[in-house]
Amino acid sequence: MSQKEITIYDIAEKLKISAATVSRALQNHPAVNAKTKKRIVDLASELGYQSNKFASNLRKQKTHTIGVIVPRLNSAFMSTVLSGIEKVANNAGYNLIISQSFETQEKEAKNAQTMFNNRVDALIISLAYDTKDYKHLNSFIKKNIPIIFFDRVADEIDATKVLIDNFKAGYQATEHLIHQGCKEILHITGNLIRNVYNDRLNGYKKALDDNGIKYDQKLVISNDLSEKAIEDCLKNDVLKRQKLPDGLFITSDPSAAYALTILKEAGVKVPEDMAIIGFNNDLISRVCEPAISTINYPGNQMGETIASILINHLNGESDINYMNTVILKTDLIVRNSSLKKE
Amino acid sequence: MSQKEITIYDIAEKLKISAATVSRALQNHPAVNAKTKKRIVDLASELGYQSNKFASNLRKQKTHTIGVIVPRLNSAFMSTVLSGIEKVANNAGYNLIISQSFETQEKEAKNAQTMFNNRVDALIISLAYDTKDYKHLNSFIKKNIPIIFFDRVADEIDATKVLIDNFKAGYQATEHLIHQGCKEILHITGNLIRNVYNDRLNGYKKALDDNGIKYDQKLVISNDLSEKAIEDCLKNDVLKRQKLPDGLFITSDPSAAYALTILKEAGVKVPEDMAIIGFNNDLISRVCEPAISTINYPGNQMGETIASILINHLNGESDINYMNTVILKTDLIVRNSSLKKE
DNA sequence: TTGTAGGCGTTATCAC
DNA sequence: GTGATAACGCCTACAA
Repeated sequence: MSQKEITIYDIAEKLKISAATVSRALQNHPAVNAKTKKRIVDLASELGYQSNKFASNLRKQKTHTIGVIVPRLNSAFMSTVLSGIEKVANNAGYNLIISQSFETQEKEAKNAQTMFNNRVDALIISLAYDTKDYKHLNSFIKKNIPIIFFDRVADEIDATKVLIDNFKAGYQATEHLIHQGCKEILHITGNLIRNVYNDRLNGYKKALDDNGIKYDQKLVISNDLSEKAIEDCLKNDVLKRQKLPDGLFITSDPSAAYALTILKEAGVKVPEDMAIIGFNNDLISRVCEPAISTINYPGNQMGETIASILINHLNGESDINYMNTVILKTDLIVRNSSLKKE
Repeated sequence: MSQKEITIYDIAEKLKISAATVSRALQNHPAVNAKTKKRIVDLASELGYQSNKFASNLRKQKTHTIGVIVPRLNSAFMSTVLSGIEKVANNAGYNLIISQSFETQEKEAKNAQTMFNNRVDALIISLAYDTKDYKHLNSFIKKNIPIIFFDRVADEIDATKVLIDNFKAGYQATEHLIHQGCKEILHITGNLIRNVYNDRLNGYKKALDDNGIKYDQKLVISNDLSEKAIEDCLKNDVLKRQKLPDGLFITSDPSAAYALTILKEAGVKVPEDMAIIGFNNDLISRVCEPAISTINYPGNQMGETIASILINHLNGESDINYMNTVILKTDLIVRNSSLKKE
């Protein structure tokens, strides 16, 4: 099958020196004669020598690998975050092992286990919809392997978290609709176990309250935000109601865009009949007609922030334990889907 | 810092047996007494034993890790493919190391090097825009490590490729516009070094030719398909031309959607003044107004196919060398952006 | 069924 | 500045 590997011993032998010296030369260890070093490096590249990370990791007890567990890979937001993480991590010489929980705790736990067995130097995680306890992270905590949560975080665990102020964002979005004259604002959101959705809901409630609008439970719909779920709740519920809500705050842009097409199909005028605001500021929200108002959520920057913090910590340049929570800035972006007034 | 690891030796010692037996028990080796095995497994989980993959990999010369290099993580298409790959690979017990080339050969080569040093069992790659030679893949080829190309493939290398029939798709898209009455079809596409764009262009040319339309080089624009590039070529070139093209075939849906908004802003009526067809069938093409016609390109299925082929090969259940090219099916999806006739 | 022993490729610690 | 040597944790002939 595969050819035999070239090792430092092969190089040592050909050069009649010891493997130790070869190893040192290849790592730029200062205590090695410049000439011997050159001979070693030259021969190594001539032979196509490739250091074996496993042996090295085994010996050094460090892997230069970071594990990442996300609910799903295929969302615009997630891939932007990952892109940011990868960029910074890669530049710092770290590898990324990425896996998906598919929104279940079971898979999340299994993946965490694998990451652990692979001795990742750190774990970056955004929780699945249905993760309720955190046993699967215990091995990391015990061994003092840093964990960073992002977006969907666990308040119960004392680890660094990178996220946005979901309460404030929810408040802003709702307040904006109210300022535009909405009195009955439908809120379609994800699983309320997760901080992101729960905090946004609380922001929504507070905004209503501050503006003298009574909270109505019927106006809050929680589902998995899939196209199917959106279609289902609109067609089989909302659109059949006697009185249509005059505003919609829906916590993801793809969902908002999809809802918009369904509403338009059903003859609902946006924003006149119903004003809409989404979440994330994906490209999709800009190209709809009308363009959808949203909350700008800087995924790329979030990814880069996560990776920077982590790598500074791993390199011993800062201690992650002093940085418990990083809140990134969000902005309200107003477009035509919510503009009832001038 | 970190606690000391629990190894098979710790377990062996406590149980007064040999590490070899522990090792065997933990791998479900048949030749081990059921009772001893139970004692071992129980103690292992009690102690929170975690096998050290490095030692194991080093010993077994197999990593159960697959390297993936993609141009960029943050596109709907790419994340769908990755999601498919991850799903299948993970279920088969393989890890994924993922990195981005950011469309440069330099970074691609560097990442390939890292993957190699990490002794990935296989490499999955979609080429960067500007990759012109394949030296950086030589070490894989020499060592007989399987490489699978997808989407943006290298014809020059004898490796398995998973892709669509870009020529046919380009032909179909163009033909459709012609059937709708377009006579001057603008084609905005990516770097023509890459098969995906070059093949689509050839399909475009052939469709023109078959329908008696003369190929006009001014109607083909090749850039990096970024928002900036799209905006630039439309505003500073196309929209300033004396005669506007009456059709647009643009090889990605996000670009198509973005182009649509720019054209609408400029007062161009779609499809009346200009019919548009995109590529990929991302959600974004459905939510625009008018909805954008496109070529359905099954990313998820592509990812799953890639991973299945690879894993069957790695498990020795089939030989990848007999499967040189896999072509996935695409479909023309007609929506309002290109419907000039009923 | 279990134990012994050697080695996977690298690096760190001593000596010299 | 260089070399010997002993780990790192696991796996697998081979022997018992």
